Amino acid sequence: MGITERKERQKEEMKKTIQDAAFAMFVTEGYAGTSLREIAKKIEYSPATIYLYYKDKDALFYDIQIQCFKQLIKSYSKVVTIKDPFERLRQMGIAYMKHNMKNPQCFNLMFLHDSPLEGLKKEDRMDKYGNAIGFLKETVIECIKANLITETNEMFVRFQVWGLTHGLTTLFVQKSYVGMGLTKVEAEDYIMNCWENFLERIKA
Amino acid sequence: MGITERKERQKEEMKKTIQDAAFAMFVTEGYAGTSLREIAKKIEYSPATIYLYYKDKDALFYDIQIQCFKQLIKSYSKVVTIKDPFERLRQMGIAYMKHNMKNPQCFNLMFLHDSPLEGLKKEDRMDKYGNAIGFLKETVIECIKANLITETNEMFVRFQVWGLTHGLTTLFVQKSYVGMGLTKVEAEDYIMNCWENFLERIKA
DNA sequence: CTTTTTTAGTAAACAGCGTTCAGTATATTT
DNA sequence: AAATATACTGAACGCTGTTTACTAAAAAAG
Repeated sequence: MGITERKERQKEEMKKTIQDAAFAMFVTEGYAGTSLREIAKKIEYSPATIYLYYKDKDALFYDIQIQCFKQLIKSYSKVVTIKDPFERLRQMGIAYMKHNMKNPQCFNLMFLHDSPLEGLKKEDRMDKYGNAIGFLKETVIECIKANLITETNEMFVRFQVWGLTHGLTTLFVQKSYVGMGLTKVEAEDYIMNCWENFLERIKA
Repeated sequence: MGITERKERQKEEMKKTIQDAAFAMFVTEGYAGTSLREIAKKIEYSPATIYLYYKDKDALFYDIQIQCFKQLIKSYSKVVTIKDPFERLRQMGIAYMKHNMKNPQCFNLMFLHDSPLEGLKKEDRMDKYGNAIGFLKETVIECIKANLITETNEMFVRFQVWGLTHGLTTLFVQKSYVGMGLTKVEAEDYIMNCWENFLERIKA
């Protein structure tokens, strides 16, 4: 049936239209600063129309969050092919931090927002759309098996890697470096060096 | 004048009443989930009354945030007296993480919320009400001068200390450990060990 | 080709929100 | 006792997310 196919395509397009408008608005204005009425006005539809495609505002926001996660995970894609697990670990950290520092608004949307996240935890989402967590685990295990790092507790390394990269990114995104009297460029430099330094110290 | 004094006292009490109700509500329901009308109902006053004490909702929220910062800084108070700078650094990290893990809602209020923070940055606030940032800086410098740590770049250590402790706390508060198949207690244990391990590695 | 049914979209309303302001009753000062 | 200052409020304004009854158009059926 060609008609039903076309209808489905149109429905997809409409959803995409809403997504694009919502993404732009959420990213620049935040969750609270974005109203469905404004989104509707932007795409020249009635506010009620959005409810034909999304259950409520949170469902729409949730969808945009997933877009952000997908973008982040895409930055990982270049890294997964690296053979040497230690180098792969290094590049994972770089990819994570660089991407988030280049897209601070997305970072805020993904992690710094306390919207009522129905059911799924944020990290589960990240895993669902790219298995990023499992990927980190495997990489760390490979590093340990190949005797590339001194620490042998996998979970332990993972906590440190995740905590440090996420924490450093948070400090950058929240512009904490300003209080330290640093410029944006200097801060980014320090942060990347912190990561390198950490790696040097766990290196076998 | 005894009357004006009493009036001031009453004004303070009223403000305290609003603060207490607001604190309870913000902490449990978050920023968006808290309405001035509900706060007003709770303290049995008209919503308009709140505006006699606070410019707007953000000003009230800002005040509650400061309360949270003060509480956090209070946890530091026991630590400042420690003579050995390295041990002080250790206890600072422990104090920071333990306090925030015990008060996850406050942590969310302080750091995980993107309210329009007028003017002051959050870290400036933390510094304003206890000079916590300057305190960290001094401690690190002391460690370096006394040759207690291997790294000699102060800013560098500060980034790592701050990034790691803040990042680890974030992971805990956002319950990321669940996706790792860990219990709350296990996660807390891992996190504290991460911190100890980090210290061991920078130790001279 | 006409009639019926499904679909996509909307206008209007509801309840709740932050916020403002004219008005009131009480307390203080004159 | 009268005038003034204070503390508070009821009602309104414009905004929000969301629901519902309705409409016009498209598709299916006769």
